[in-house]
Amino acid sequence: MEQPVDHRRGPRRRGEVLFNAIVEATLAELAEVGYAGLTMDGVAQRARTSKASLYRRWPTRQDLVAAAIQHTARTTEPIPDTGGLRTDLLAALDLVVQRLTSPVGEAVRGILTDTLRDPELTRELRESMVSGRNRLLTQVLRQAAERGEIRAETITPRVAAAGPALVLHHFLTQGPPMPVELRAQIVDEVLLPLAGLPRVQ
Amino acid sequence: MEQPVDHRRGPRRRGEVLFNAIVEATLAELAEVGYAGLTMDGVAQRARTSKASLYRRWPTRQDLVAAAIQHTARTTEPIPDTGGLRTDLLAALDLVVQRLTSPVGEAVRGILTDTLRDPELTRELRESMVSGRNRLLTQVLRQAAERGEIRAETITPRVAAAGPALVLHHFLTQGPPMPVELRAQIVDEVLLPLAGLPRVQ
Amino acid sequence: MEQPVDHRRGPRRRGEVLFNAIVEATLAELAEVGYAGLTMDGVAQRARTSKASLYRRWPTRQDLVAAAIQHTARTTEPIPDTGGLRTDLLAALDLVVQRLTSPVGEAVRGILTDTLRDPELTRELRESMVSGRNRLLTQVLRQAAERGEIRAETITPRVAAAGPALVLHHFLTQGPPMPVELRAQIVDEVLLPLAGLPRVQ
Amino acid sequence: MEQPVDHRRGPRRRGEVLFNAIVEATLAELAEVGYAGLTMDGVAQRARTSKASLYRRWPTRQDLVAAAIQHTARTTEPIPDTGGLRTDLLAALDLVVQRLTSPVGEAVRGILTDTLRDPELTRELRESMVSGRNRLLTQVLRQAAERGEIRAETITPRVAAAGPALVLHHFLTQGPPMPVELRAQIVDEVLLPLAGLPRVQ
DNA sequence: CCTTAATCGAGACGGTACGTCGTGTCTTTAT
DNA sequence: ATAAAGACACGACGTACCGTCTCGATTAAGG
Repeated sequence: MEQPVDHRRGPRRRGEVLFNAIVEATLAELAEVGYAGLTMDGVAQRARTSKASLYRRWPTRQDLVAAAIQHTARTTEPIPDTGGLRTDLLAALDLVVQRLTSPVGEAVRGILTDTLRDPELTRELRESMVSGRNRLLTQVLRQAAERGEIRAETITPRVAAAGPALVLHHFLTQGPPMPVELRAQIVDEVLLPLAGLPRVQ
Repeated sequence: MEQPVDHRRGPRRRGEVLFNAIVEATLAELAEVGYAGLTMDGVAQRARTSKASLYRRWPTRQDLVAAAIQHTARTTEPIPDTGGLRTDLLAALDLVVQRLTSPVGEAVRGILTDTLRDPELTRELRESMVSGRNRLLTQVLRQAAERGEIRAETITPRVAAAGPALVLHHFLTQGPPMPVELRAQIVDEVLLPLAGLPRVQ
Repeated sequence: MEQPVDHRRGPRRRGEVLFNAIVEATLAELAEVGYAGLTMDGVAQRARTSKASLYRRWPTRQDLVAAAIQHTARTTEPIPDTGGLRTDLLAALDLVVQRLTSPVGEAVRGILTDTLRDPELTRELRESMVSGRNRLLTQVLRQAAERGEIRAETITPRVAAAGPALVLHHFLTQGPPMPVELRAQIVDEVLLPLAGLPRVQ
Repeated sequence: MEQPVDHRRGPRRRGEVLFNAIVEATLAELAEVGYAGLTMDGVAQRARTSKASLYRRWPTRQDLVAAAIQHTARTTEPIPDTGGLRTDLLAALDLVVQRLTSPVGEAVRGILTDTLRDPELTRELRESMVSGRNRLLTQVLRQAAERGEIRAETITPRVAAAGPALVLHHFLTQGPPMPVELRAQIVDEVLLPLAGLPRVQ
């Protein structure tokens, strides 16, 4: 793809530059071979660095992938505000779907199981994965409450988590792609009723 | 655990006997080292058989684990029937939690990511994992409809899937153990409202 | 050099065949990159086998090289018998020089230092390196005694070792090649006088 | 051993002071882990300096060890002069043995093989290793010639080299320690006869 | 005395080899 | 024919060391 540059002599990448190069190589590997096929060797080779530089930053493969996930999580998506709760929810779920369909999604799905034995890492990842989605959904519901569409008491963490949880559940059990009508079903049969609105058929 | 019997000479197992021995060894390994730590070598050694005998039956590690999962799925749990929907739902979710906490749960969680790239295996596993739970929840809801507690129209596949999906979601993002009050929250804040019943505070 | 044959499937070498292939690859590597440049990876690659197959037989690099040395030591050279002690000694030293100049010599010189910390291996190697040469020299001297050239009492282990020791000493301190006149000097100035014969100028 | 002094800030060594610190650290490492276990990292760490400071002075590990050897070679031992050739020779060989038993000996034995591919370094080392010993033996023999014990014609470079060569040969093939009776055998069976004296039994 | 250049210390970097482990295939021997 | 055992070829693991580099700190020397 690129000409082989020997970074041993000459401009040697360090610090943040190298960090970013590795993270991007990780995402590229995830897209190409998936989470299960990801190897430290492969990432190092693609990033034109050494395994030592990887292990100096991340003790395990999971930590590396977690860093890649968090790296992409920085770019905060704008909260959907279409003027109606239903379309807002559809747009919000679409953001979740898009994220799960990207290389990051591959990583998210892959790491969910590997890390369960490491509570520390689990908690760390939850922050960048779950809470972001929860904030998204909660905000959408609050906008609807301010508009008078729903009552504020219906907004609970459990309700906010339901939408993304169902989307993730579909991805884990059925895999991509996610049919569009399914997204509508989740909104109409679950989320809107939970918000206290009459069901749409 | 058992006395070491050299199956090279003497009573050599084959057919179903050997099949079961391997499956049970797989479950034992899952309980001991988890899905990530499971190896074909380890299973073969624990089952006192050879890797060839494993690969003759299951081409991949995932197939082996899938077989172990399906093996335990045979024992059909009785549908909870306590006389009320709320307690039925709590009991049903408890069954799901129990399953996820067992060695099988370790396998289920582990295999979810590995298999996404193999649609064939994904579909196969879905049958033994998801549909079982869906049938459980759907049955509980039907009992309530027959009792007149809820209206039959509220029962949709999406609603039936919501409970187990939220439980699984918690396991994947928070890990065990599952607090009991969380189960109650799922029932009271999500499932009962979805069934058309007023929320319990 | 040769077409890459994937030995994973197809005729897979085992036992003695594989053993010999590895030993010969080791000698080839010694000839090409020397003892210091010898790597297990390199040998495995040249022999088209795996590192595991190497380590299964020889726990250390030294053991592998030792095996290569001993493998070539099997071919017993005939004892020189030219009819005169002086020419016999010259021929005997020539054999020593030839051995030290060959790939085996590279190995012998290289392993001498690495193994000193392992008394077990040291003793083992001594047998195939030193004793062979001692036997050679002792035999040559005995032939001379039988011919009446020298007295039998002059033959001691110390005297028999002197010749090869001086040759090795030159190799270690000066390196190859070994000038022919030097061999003559060793014979005329050291070995013959030690055997009780008048010095030749 | 010593209190950890951070030389980054505070009294920073350079020039000869640093040179000596590194050489001494090299000798200490040789004594502790041997030549094979010697690493540039280890020496730098022990000397509390950086690898760059090492490589600025010595391009290779061999050069570093060679410098350490030569550093200790400065202290010229007095030539033995006991009044008799035999005791002088025993004392001279004892000096050789002592040198080979010290950390320097470990270095000498180790470097003999590594450097054979670098003729330049080989020649350089020969000066500090071999010629010193040769001068020692030659001087002892000359003293005996002046005393009338032996004839001057028997003194040749080859004869002078024989003693140390046999001692080194034993160290390389048998390893330490060197039995005292062996030293006597070398003197009585080899060196004295070579000097033209009757053999001692 | 102050600047300036050289040197030092620490350690990151790209790379290679280490010795181990697991994979999936195969050969061998025994039932 | 199939079972048990394990050798085999391969590749990834995580570590150690190599020799090079960057960086800031600290000296010594000259103006």
